[in-house]
Amino acid sequence: MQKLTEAELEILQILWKQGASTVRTVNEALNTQREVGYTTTLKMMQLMFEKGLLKRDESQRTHTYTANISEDVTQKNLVDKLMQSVFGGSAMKLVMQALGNKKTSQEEIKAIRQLLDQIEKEKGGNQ
Amino acid sequence: MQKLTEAELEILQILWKQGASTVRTVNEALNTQREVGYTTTLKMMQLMFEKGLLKRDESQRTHTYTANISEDVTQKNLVDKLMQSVFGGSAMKLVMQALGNKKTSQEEIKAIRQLLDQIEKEKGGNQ
DNA sequence: ATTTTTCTACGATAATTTTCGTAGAAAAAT
DNA sequence: ATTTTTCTACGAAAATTATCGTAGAAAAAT
Repeated sequence: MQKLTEAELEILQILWKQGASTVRTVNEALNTQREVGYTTTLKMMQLMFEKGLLKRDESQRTHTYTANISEDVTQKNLVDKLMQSVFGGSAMKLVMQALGNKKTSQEEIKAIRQLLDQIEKEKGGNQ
Repeated sequence: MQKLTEAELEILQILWKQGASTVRTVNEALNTQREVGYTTTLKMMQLMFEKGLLKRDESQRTHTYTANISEDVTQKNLVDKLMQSVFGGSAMKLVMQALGNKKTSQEEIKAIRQLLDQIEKEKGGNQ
């Protein structure tokens, strides 16, 4: 998997959330976070299209873009990368940091417990 | 907290592991991963010193550097940043991705369970 | 005593990423 | 029918990161 820049990730995020979007709407979404010129967003999305990160529908004059990589897979890659580079590959250390000082709700904790159950059940807790 | 570049993180990692080090040893450690010229590493470390990321002992001709930010805090910041930017602030989603397809050992799972117990006990599972 | 190696400092270049201005066509508004 | 707005394409500039060459001093080796 190619490595994503920060700006690319921002745009992907918007597309994952909004689904198929024009440059205009993506740019507007971006501008709720920070100020970006329209052609900047346009150029970014064109580059991302060329890189294969986005799909593009050119049937209309106003093109429509969609993410061409899945949110799930990307999330997983980013987590894995962080786990590797910062936590020496240990999922536990990462999880403990994530939960450590964080406001995690009762329900979230419950969900994580269930996930742990499931992992143990399915895999018998391999190494 | 200032944002770290990839190269900066690599160097910090080495310093956290090795403790106080010279440019030479850091460069050697780097070169086990990829090829980097000595003066490249030197320059990087000088810049990091100026940014306040590293401490420097100049009492000897061969300077000695140490990380000036803690591993823990940095890890936490990186996790939080990923959690914010990629998981909409949800620790659970991040954790689930981290554990999801990962080979997590019996012991690690146990440790995480204990952590969950502790969180619930201490905070009463706040939100 | 000389030569060779090792070190820092400095400046500059290279590579990557982000930003935007301009041009020209199409569509919309007047 | 003109003017104004809205698009894309393109190229280039700006900003950020990473890389390295060279010089000169200090230390080590010969």
